[in-house]
Amino acid sequence: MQQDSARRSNRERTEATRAALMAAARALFIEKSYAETATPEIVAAAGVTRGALYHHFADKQALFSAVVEQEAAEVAAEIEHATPESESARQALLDGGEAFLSAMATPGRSRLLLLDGPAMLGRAAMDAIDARHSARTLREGLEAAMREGGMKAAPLDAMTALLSAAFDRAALSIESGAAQVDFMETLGALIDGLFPPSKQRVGRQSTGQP
Amino acid sequence: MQQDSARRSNRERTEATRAALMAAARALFIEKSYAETATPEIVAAAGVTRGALYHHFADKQALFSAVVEQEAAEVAAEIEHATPESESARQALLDGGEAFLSAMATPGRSRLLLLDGPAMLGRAAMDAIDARHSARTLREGLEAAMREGGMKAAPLDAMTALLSAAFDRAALSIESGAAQVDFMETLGALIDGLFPPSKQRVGRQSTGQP
DNA sequence: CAGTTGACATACATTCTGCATGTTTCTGCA
DNA sequence: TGCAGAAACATGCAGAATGTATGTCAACTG
Repeated sequence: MQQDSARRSNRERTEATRAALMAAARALFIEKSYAETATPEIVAAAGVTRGALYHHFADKQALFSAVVEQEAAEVAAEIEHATPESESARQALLDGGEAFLSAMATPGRSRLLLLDGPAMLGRAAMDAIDARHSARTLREGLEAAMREGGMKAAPLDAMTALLSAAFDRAALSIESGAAQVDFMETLGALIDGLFPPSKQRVGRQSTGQP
Repeated sequence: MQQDSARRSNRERTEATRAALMAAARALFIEKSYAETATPEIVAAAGVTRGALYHHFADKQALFSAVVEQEAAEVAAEIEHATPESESARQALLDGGEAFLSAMATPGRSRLLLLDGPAMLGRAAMDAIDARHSARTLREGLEAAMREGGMKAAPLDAMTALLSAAFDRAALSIESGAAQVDFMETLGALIDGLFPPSKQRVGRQSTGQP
């Protein structure tokens, strides 16, 4: 049933083993938690031995970090894929937010990215990951909204962090059973408030949310 | 040096031992993290044995939970102590928020309540703790603001969760070195946006933020 | 003042992590 | 083509940690 043990390049073997480990680890981290998942379980599910794990990853946390990074990249890809171009800045923020919530609806993803990730890797490391992925699109959207969408001026980093936190919490609450419409409505109210009514109908182009 | 081994009621002994364990655990959880703190360290710092720990707490996580609960209560107490009565609803929210950030500035507190807590106990458990403590004052302030302060109507639970998350993230960022004024300004902009300008100057009494 | 309960202390069994040390499979080069 | 050397594992081991079971002694109760 498996003719792959022979004749396989080192690069293929590495890739396959790393992928198997990350997939098995992700499933277990999501089902239980990082702390409650033991490396013997992971390697058993992946069909390798602990030797392979420690050959490819410095330690258990490095494996976790790789899983988290990959997950963040997938979320960002889903958001970019789902967000159309050239809306009003305000609408782009709302659509991007909704895409974020949809992406985070994948089971366990919120635990990985919003609970265990920050705790095990630290907020600083998670901020760095976010800055490379999903929070980057939010920041760019806010920058465009402030520059040409009529949005109130505010410290960009702080505004990005606060809205990102709000969306994160929304994702967690929704996974816990809260109604997504309530949160989208409330997020909408929060974002609308950032656009002074005198200029409310200005934005009609250039979203900047790629 | 210690005449206390004799002639002490069981209740006194329990109280003292529990307090010593929680104080030692809190210091270590804050200095390192929950995961990296071992029970032998805790009991050594507390001057007891692991037997005492497992007599008073079901397991290591129960001890952690007790520490977190106590910390949340202290934060709530600081907020209630610092928030004056009878401001405008909007001002009460801002003042309460600032008191929250001050309370969270105690070193390590944010790790305990915002990183390790949610990861180890789950968001649901943390929400329950918050609902008994600091998030409760926020919720009451929002309710009053919506009812009589001219604030936009919105689902109360969702709004509480989102603003709570924003304040939480602000506390984390500030502890990481970000400027508190940037975050207060941005939180102010966020909250101001929830008060439609036509009714902006209505609120003059009844804060409801005890 | 005896019996029982509560507050520990100690010892133990299990499990986990990370590393050190083999063994096998590719890879580059003579 | 064949052979060092490196890479990709597999296996075994050492240290430590968690939770529990068991034992002891002081405190409470009737």
